[in-house]
Amino acid sequence: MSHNRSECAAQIRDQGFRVTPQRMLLLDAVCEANGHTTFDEVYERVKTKAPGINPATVYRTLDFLCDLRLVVSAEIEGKTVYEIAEETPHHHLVCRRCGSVQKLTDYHFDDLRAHLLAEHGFQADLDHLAITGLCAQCTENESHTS
Amino acid sequence: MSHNRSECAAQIRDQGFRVTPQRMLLLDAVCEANGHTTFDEVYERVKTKAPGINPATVYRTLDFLCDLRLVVSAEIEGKTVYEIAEETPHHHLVCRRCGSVQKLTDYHFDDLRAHLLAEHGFQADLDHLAITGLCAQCTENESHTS
DNA sequence: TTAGTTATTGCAATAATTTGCAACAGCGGA
DNA sequence: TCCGCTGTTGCAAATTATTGCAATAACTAA
Repeated sequence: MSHNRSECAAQIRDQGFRVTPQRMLLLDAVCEANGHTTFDEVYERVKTKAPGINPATVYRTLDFLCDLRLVVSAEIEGKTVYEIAEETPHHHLVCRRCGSVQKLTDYHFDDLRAHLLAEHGFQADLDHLAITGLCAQCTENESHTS
Repeated sequence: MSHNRSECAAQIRDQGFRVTPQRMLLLDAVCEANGHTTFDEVYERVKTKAPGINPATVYRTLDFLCDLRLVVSAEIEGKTVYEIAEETPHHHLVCRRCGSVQKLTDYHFDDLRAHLLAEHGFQADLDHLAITGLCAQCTENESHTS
């Protein structure tokens, strides 16, 4: 949930891009959300510090930060959510009935990653998946009603 | 890659929804694409048979068919792609460098599904994931240039 | 087969996102 | 420290996606 400003700045610069106030502000804004956040939330938050910022810049900068993998995104219920990239990757279980989101830091994805590499030569990113399904609660309720 | 029109119609009706020409046409259009297809492609294709169809209807109907799981969707390179749902689920390996998409019908996801159910009580859908990463070819090239 | 009920469609208005371009501003070199 | 090159931003226009609502038509029951 946290980021090191100068570390991020270095990463941006090292890849030949420029460190701008907008980019730093957006990193902060995504970080402060402390978890999944949407475009609207980020835009609102960043406007409190830089009222003149243009939404187009926010769109472009979020994309940019995702490309550099300083921020990760996922599609949840048709909405794009953003989050600061952490060292320890994690995934999310999204219930398609109640919409609850459960964080998952399991090691089981390592097996999958290893398999994809061994049998397909594919270096899977596998660092921020959103898996939909039915949560325990809703599975429970389902079995009562049918 | 194929669908049974009356089977689909039955599924729609059984769930209390109505079978309309638009819905059938869209199923056909997605099906004829024979693999991943985008909104634009679907819209163009369906217009040849029903020139008057409204794009809003296409948006809404694609959503509807996804909700019923007659069609599956995934986000690939920021674009939503659609595909007819098949009996045997499959996944895709999307290379973030060259954009190649590789179909994957492996059994390895069964392990993951079983684990999520056993340890988290979560019934994962896991039927049409798009996993990004570096394909074998691009990994190869990468190691030369660096 | 027909009539009633209500889900679905088409349309138009609105909202969200992307794009082109000129002005601006990082950052490397002098 | 200052200058110049070129990546970025802000703005406005264009494009794409969503929504509300009245008209339409699928399905149920008589």
